[in-house]
Amino acid sequence: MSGASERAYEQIRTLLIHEQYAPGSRLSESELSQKCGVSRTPVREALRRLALEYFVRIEPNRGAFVIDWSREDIIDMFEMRSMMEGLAARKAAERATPKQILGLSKIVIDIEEIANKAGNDMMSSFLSLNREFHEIIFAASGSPRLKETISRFVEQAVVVRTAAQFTPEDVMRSNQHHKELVNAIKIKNGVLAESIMRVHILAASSRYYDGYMPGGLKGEIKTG
Amino acid sequence: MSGASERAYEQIRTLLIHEQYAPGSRLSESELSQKCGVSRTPVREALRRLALEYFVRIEPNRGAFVIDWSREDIIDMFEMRSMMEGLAARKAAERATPKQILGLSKIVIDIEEIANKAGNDMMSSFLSLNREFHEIIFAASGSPRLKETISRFVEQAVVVRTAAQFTPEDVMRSNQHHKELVNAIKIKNGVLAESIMRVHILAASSRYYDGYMPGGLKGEIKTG
DNA sequence: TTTCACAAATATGTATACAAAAATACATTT
DNA sequence: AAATGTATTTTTGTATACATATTTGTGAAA
Repeated sequence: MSGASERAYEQIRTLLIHEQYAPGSRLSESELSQKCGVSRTPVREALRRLALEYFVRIEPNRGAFVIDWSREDIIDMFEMRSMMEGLAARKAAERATPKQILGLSKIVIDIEEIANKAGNDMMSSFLSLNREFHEIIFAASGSPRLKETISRFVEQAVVVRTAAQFTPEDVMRSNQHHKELVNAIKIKNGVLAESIMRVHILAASSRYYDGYMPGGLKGEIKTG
Repeated sequence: MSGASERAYEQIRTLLIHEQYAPGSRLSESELSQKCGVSRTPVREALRRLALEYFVRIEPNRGAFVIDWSREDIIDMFEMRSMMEGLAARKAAERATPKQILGLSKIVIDIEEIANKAGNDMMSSFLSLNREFHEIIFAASGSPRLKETISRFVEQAVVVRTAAQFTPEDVMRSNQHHKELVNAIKIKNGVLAESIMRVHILAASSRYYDGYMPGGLKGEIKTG
């Protein structure tokens, strides 16, 4: 896959995830095309795609701007994600194969092991395993369309950064959810699996508000 | 909004909703650009957008094809929609203003009236009012992002055609759900509102399978 | 007749040129 | 000095030209 459009998309997306541009700042097509080494055409294509994935916002005749997420936007995003992944978990509980359940169990054990030796790359290992865990759930749900749709939420800039904020305790709590989830799937209790997944996602989101939001819990928090 | 790209998008989308092209058939860029009276560039832009909205499927270096929905795809779509609109209903129950509740009540009465005199344009009136009803729920949920995301499901070709299949009895049953929903919102019972909305959407979906699917219930139905 | 190879034709992907709109700079007026 | 109108510049939107990949058609060989 060496298409200019695909490369431009990947590059710009990486820049946005790594916060190379301030929220609200303008993204010039010609500047990006220079930076990506392609013409404006594939850059425009990439920007439109990123707009539909909530990375940028496009104003007619004015161009693309880096999306700035309000607190409400972030909460909505996680709530939606919890509903969708909850659905995936329910379906997974109804359909998962023994092999898939074994795979999930193995990841739980792997995370348990790396969680103790809090090394330097413990976090990247966790992120990788965590991703793999959720991927298996999606696959087990047996709905390609569902998996595709959820991906658009999961791959969000705000979401991607969340897990990186986890403390060792967060990792352990997260893996506890994983363990409960595997059990629910094992006994084919769909409703239980759905509930656990919802808790799992929403707990991660609350961690996000505490640890990441500009200003954290220092101010501007509306109670209501 | 007289942009060539926007016009191309609207035109192609209309063609797809009205089934002017067979599922799986190829959509030639040059042919569409001729039909829309614009160059290939805005047509390409429109096709990419329609791809992210599940109207077409784009294969690299091969172009755009009309999406063909499998039975499973359609079920997934409605399930996802029921989750998202359920979430919107729950939030609406927590936040709806008296004015919004009044608006919902009024629509229920309006639908009740038109449902009896089963005239020629009864259906189009119902579709319009039904849409308005759901729009108020989205607005009452207070989440622009949620509304925007749900729209991408609701505006689907398969979904758009569903309500048009309703019999007078379906309209009555649908409005009964509406009535229960308004009550749940009135008493601020979010969980109840969510449950009713889920039933509401899924009932509509089952109507779809019966009445619309190519072949209907005549064959190929897997019991699983 | 079928199958494979290869060339012509056609379609998509990308770059560039041009048109139109918006942003900026500057002069004029109050 | 502030505000407003205008000209210039810059940026986005669209059309066209070119490059590349795919499809199709033809013909020779099995």
